[in-house]
Amino acid sequence: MSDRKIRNMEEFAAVSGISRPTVSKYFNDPDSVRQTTRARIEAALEQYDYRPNVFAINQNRRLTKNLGIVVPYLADPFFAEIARNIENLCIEAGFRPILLSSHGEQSQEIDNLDSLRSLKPAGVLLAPLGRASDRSAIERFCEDVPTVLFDSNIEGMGEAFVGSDNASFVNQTVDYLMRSGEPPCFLEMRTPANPNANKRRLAYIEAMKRHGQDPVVVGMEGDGWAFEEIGRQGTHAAIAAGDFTTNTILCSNDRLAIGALSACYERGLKVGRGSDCDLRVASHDDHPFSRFTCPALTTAAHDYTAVAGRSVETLLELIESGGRFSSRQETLFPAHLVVRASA
Amino acid sequence: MSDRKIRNMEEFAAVSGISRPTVSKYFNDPDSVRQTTRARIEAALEQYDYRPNVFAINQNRRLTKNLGIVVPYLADPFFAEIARNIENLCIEAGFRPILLSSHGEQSQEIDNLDSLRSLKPAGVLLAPLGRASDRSAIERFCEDVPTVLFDSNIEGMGEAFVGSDNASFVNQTVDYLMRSGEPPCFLEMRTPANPNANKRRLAYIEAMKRHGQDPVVVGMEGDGWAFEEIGRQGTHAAIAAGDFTTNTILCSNDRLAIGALSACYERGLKVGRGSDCDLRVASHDDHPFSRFTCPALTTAAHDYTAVAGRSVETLLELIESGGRFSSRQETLFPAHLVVRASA
DNA sequence: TCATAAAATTTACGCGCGTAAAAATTATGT
DNA sequence: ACATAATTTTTACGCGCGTAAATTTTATGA
Repeated sequence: MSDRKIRNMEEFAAVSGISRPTVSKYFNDPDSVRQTTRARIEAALEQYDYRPNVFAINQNRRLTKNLGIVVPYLADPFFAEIARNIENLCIEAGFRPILLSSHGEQSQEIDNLDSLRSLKPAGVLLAPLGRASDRSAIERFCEDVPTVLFDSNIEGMGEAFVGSDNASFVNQTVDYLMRSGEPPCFLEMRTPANPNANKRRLAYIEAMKRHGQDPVVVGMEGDGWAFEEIGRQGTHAAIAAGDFTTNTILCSNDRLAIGALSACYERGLKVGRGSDCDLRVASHDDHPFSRFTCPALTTAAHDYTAVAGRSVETLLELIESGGRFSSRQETLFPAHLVVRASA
Repeated sequence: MSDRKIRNMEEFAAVSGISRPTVSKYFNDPDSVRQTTRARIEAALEQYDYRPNVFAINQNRRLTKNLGIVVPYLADPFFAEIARNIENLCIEAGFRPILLSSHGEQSQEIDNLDSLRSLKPAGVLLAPLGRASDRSAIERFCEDVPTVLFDSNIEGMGEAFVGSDNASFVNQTVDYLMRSGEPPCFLEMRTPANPNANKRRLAYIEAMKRHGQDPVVVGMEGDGWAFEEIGRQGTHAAIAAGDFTTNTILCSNDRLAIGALSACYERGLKVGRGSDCDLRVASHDDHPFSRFTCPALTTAAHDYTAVAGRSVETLLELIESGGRFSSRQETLFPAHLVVRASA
């Protein structure tokens, strides 16, 4: 490693003995130059530590190697985990991921899209806020930037959607709960942030009918992303009001379930499937912490790896295809049931 | 809003009736131009939607308005929450935060610093991995970029450190546990990822001596960032081995405690401070979920807002001061005890 | 009102790299 | 060895903006 400092591509081209345009070509795509040339450049790279100036590179390129990743709430471990997987896949594919969280706020989501736009990303993976999203802002963004939605679908927006098959999630938990005990009541937020919640409610109602049961949907007050607290208070209220007509609660998602378990504990109710238990609680998502609740949560698990993998694959295909698909693609992954102690 | 498209600052200067250099000055600092000029520019901004090209802006500036934020593991809600606070403060201060997670890997931490360097950030807030960090890589980075460490201190690196006073954390929990029941045993990872863990152990030993008690430190096997699982398995092992000499466990951090609670539940042990309880469990950090464990976790809480606020303030001061402080600043925040049901 | 300071304009150059076009070189197959 | 294709080199321009220097315009205050 020489200690001579390389100021720019001109100097680096000089010390590597290759012309600057060819070096430029190399950095753009190492495979686009002859093997011997590539070897000489890489030999020089070993000796001199030079990296092209990011800003100069991107100034003249219509599209960069940036990939935007926008999640609605990064402090939710579910999204943190998905984002972690996606980031790694982007890097492997030779792109630079830029992770942005909307922190549950419409204004932040719009800001994120704005600042992404000015970064001229090759593509964007967007998990929208859902109900709180500014549909027209997202629509305009998707027109300008090749975008794949994930987690939360907004009909017709983006060139593709990758997410989970909510019906599969709910069918698996409902079927399991039906065959192992009393029919489940469904616990959810009255005004859910996320379209998945609506689909889950409908799937629950459908599944119950299929089992010849009357669906019981219990709605909880509350807004925002503090789901655990909403679940806790809502469960207290629902139990006090006698809303649960059976001993089995199926929560819309694990974070609500964590709150529900907390409320049950506070009321001295024992949760589990033993004969000494007062209640069964099950849920959906397989949140990173649901294995550690007390009792551990029975839940329908996302295939995190598959969702992350397929999202990135789809985006890369979209970029390859010049930013447009002939028709909007939807990929839904089924759940797999994870039976633990809570139900 | 006119629909004429503004291609560059030249065109925008023309339609706003101001010369380009002055417009440039405005975007650099709106207060640096005369009020009347500013008003005319902003009037034009209302009419035409123009934003300076990010890449062109930063190409010629020695320093950008980018602020780097590096955390060791973003899927840990503790860091997600801190990062969320810091991001918002950076935006308020007129900077563009760039959030990067090292995902627990040394290679990723180095990559993050590398890619930050090429983004010419005005400053960086770095929460290092700790034990897994490449000290010399960080040292070199800090020489080039104004850096404030937070959360996890590495002696002598960066111009400042903002974190928590581990002694205060441990003293508060130990004092509380001592006056409310049996002396605590200390539960930790045998090879902790983070220097805070070592300080907490030492503070525990010190505090126990002050109380005239023999410290009991229980180390758990395990590596990586899956703290809950390490805590669960380690607690099982420790209980089986009879390592706990009293009925009170003080965990090094909340994530380990969540695992410990899970293990206790699995063994049918009741945790809490009632006379019918087998064990008391307390901890440190006030992790976002510790309010929802069963039982809710007694813990020493970080002042998230203060740590985030002071970190950003310190970095802004550092930038104002031209990137160097005359001497390294250390700010430590004390904990406040949060008594819940677990101890 | 006039001297002075402060701000804006004009002019001009440079940043580091992408990229196009034409010429020169190198590889490939027969 | 030669025609052809594939690469590389040479040359040159442009991207959008920062910024410096000299000049002109505008504000300020006694």
